[in-house]
Amino acid sequence: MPNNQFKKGELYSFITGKASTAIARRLQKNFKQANVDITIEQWSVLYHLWKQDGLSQQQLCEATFRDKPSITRLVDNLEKLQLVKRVASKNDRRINMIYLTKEAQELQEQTMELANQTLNEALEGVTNGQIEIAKEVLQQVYDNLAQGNNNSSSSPL
Amino acid sequence: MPNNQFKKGELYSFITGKASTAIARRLQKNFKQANVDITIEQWSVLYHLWKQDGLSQQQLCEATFRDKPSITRLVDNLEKLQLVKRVASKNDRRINMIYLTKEAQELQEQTMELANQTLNEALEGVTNGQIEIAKEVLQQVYDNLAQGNNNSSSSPL
DNA sequence: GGCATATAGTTGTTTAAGCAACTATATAAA
DNA sequence: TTTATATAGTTGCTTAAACAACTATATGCC
Repeated sequence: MPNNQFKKGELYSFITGKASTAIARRLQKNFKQANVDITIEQWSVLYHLWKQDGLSQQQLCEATFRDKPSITRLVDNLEKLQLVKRVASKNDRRINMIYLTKEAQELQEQTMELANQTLNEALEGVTNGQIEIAKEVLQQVYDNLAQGNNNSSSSPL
Repeated sequence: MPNNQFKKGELYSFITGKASTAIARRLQKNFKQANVDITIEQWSVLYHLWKQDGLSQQQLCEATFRDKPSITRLVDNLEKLQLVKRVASKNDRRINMIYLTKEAQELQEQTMELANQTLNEALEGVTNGQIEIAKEVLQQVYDNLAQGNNNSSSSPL
């Protein structure tokens, strides 16, 4: 038990996530200024498809730490915007493979640039060493809590 | 410019806020198990009223980093649950002062205990030194981005 | 083959975020 | 006092999160 004596009230920001909210808002604002008309949540799905196109909705759930209904509706909205298309898997007809459209592929460079710019604004005055430690802490928190957290109504445990 | 050469892609979690999402989900789960039937967002409003009762909605906006419509609706829902009441200010009739009810006062001890327990689960294996640095980073990020971010449609800058 | 169970995805409902537009009150300027 | 402006809060609308309940397909076992 290395740390059950920290000042608990001060850690409130870990729960409210003010910093990540602020980053998300700023990124949304930067998208808007650049006339990129997608939400941060939609962008986060595209982000994983840019890394690897043709993921199933289930894989997108795991990648984006969202549950299945959330991904269903994000994919619904991305389809309406003609940024992705669902393709039923030949091998397993339960599975929808999600593919980027040409329009979505063209968004990658611009929006990644905006994301990097946003992170630079956010991390102004923070050293690389501090960033490394913050990342480790956030990863540890995530690992500590990420058991059976995804996928509403599926995992029985 | 101390840090424009970090590995940008890896910082994705700063935007998505996986860790704070995970903490919020776990706290909600812990509330549910203890039969505490409020949302984390409602709790975050009560949290500030426990520190100081009788805040205006505007003060709650600033304290919780939410915009005015969000606080209007959270207070609406807290009023429906009979946890707070709106009292018009005598000096300035534009202002609603928000006061805790007896029921809400009785929730403080139990839910703060659940919040501390949740933070202990989340921070298992993280040292106090690491926590301090992570807090500094998150605070700096917040400070870097928190200009005119609150209060939709009011602040012109 | 037939049945139980697991997996992939969808739909319904409630709560909340974010933004624009709005009302009402207060303050400052003329 | 009238007018302009700022502040406090509300309402409408769209998007999304969380959870439960559901459908459809696949897999394993008999």
